[in-house]
Amino acid sequence: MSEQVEERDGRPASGRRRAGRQRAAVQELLGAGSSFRSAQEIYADLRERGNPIGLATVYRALQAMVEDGEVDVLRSSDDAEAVYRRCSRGHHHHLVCRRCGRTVEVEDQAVERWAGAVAHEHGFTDVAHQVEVFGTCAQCAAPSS
Amino acid sequence: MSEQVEERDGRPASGRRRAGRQRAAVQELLGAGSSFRSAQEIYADLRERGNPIGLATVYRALQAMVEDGEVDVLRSSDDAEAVYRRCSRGHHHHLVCRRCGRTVEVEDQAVERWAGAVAHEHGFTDVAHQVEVFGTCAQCAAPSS
DNA sequence: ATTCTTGCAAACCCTTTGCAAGCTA
DNA sequence: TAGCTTGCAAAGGGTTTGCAAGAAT
Repeated sequence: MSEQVEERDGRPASGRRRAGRQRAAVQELLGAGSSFRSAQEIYADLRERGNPIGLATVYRALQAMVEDGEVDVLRSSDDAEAVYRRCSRGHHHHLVCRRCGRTVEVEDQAVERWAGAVAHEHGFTDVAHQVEVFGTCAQCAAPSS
Repeated sequence: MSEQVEERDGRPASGRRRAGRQRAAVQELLGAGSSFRSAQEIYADLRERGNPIGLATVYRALQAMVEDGEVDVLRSSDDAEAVYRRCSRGHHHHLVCRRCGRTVEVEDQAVERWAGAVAHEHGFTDVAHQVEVFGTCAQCAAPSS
């Protein structure tokens, strides 16, 4: 369980994998909204829309997309399932509405510096960090929805 | 993890639940180090030390401790199992060594302000955030030793 | 035809729960 | 004895994998 990360071959961003109609469906569905979606939800969603996809395919598509950096994975602490969201490449953080799930990508050097400073202060190097900000968006906070 | 701490104690930390020798064992083991431990690891650890605890008991103990706010749970994105760590109450973040797992609790108003500002900027209210900083600690980074 | 993708179902893993037995007060 | 804790085994739920069938090149 405490094993170190296995080295995996660098994967050419895209063009290596044949697109596949079903994977495309997953991509499209994720691209549609900007909020979280669990694999199970995506599976159900696609089926309802008349696209009889297999659950395994959904997982495989998501897995591939994560590897390619197309989507982010997040595991809530209280929920058993992982949620995925479309996501631009590069380093950034998210501001998500805890009510409707809408997500805003945030990019700010301030946090980066902060993380670096804190780490350095304690003698840590090779710093990385993970930040998620939650809140209630203006729309959801509106008294009369 | 998020800062929306369930205020107020109200919980006679030790008057409600009868301690139980096994739960005590889990508490002690978690208290020993300041790094992550998965339930499975704790289970294996205790057994190796000659304490034939049951897996279910480990989970129940951890569950109770989480409820009492004695420990934090964290689910890594790439790992299937949740990890637990002893943790002081109140809002703070962690700086953890990706090599040895050592954890330093960090408390800094800067991030809090940053999170608030970013959220406000986008019309979000009732803000909470979750931050984890990873790095390699000085000891682990040392060339020889 | 070859290679990659898809689906189904079984396999896996972590976690939770039912229930009988063991302690503690 | 009453009430809580512990263990084992079985159940649950999400995710992954084996393998045969279906597309695309």
